Amino acid sequence: MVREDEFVALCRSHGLAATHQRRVIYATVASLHGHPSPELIYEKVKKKIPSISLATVYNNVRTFLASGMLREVSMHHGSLRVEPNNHEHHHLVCVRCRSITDLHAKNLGLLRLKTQPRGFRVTRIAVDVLGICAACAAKEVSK
Amino acid sequence: MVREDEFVALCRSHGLAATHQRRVIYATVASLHGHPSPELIYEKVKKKIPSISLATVYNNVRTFLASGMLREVSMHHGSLRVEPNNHEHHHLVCVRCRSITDLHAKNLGLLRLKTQPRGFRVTRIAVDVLGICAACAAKEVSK
DNA sequence: TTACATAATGATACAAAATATCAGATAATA
DNA sequence: TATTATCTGATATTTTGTATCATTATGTAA
Repeated sequence: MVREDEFVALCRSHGLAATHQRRVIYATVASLHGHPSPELIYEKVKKKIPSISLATVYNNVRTFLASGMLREVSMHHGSLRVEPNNHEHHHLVCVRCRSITDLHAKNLGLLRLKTQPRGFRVTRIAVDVLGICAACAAKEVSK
Repeated sequence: MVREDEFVALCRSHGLAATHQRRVIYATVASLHGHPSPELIYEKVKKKIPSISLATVYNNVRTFLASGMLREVSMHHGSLRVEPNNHEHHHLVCVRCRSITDLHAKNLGLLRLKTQPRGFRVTRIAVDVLGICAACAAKEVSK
């Protein structure tokens, strides 16, 4: 379990109120050692706080993502996005507006696994270069 | 526009019936030169085939993904997945069951951009190693 | 080319995932 | 402690995606 005083300091440093719900949600994600969805987090947290609302879990997961206390496993574009299966390339993804731009594979240094993961047959390596796009950077300056 | 005979051959090689709807959907994705969602594809296709159903677009996008004629921009886990923002690591993602496993960063060769993308402030590089996990490979053999 | 079996389409209902709203409760701070 | 700002939880709504199934179109073989 996350220590009370540590959690208060963590929230403080991110400008967040240190509520009981937040502590339990955060501790639950930490304890799961996996890649839980908000629904799963909700199920687990409900055992500690039966009255908690799914909306609160969603709110706080979003808050934690925004503050960097949690991060997304892979960038989630809201809805499915597809592309022609043509040339090998990767993507620049803006963490603010979620816009996606192609990045030619040759712009990335040699990409290979040092050791093959046991029992996993690799078919492709997809790289997301995350950051802030020019448009979002411009908005930030103007604030 | 994708040529009729080419498209027929492409479908044939994937064991798919070459319907008019499929041709228009496929051509639309190719013409967009981006990373469209099924909703956007639907909007565009509807201009050519006003009677088309959203379900048909979804069906065929899924069919094209399964056959490899299209691919997903980034693996989509159905719902948002989060993790503690702790140590640097990447992910093994099974393209069949969508399970996610951590992959220590040191198992991946040096990862860097040869040229910084103009106007894009990079904050992190996330790598998804895509493939078939052991459980799914086992299922496949037993078929 | 026609006939037939198979597969795809489109309308619709449904389910899942996520967001918005807002009154009341709780936490931060002075 | 009192006051203000923020958060919570209930609920409604939106968005995204899937299931069902009668009708229609496609592929194949005679």
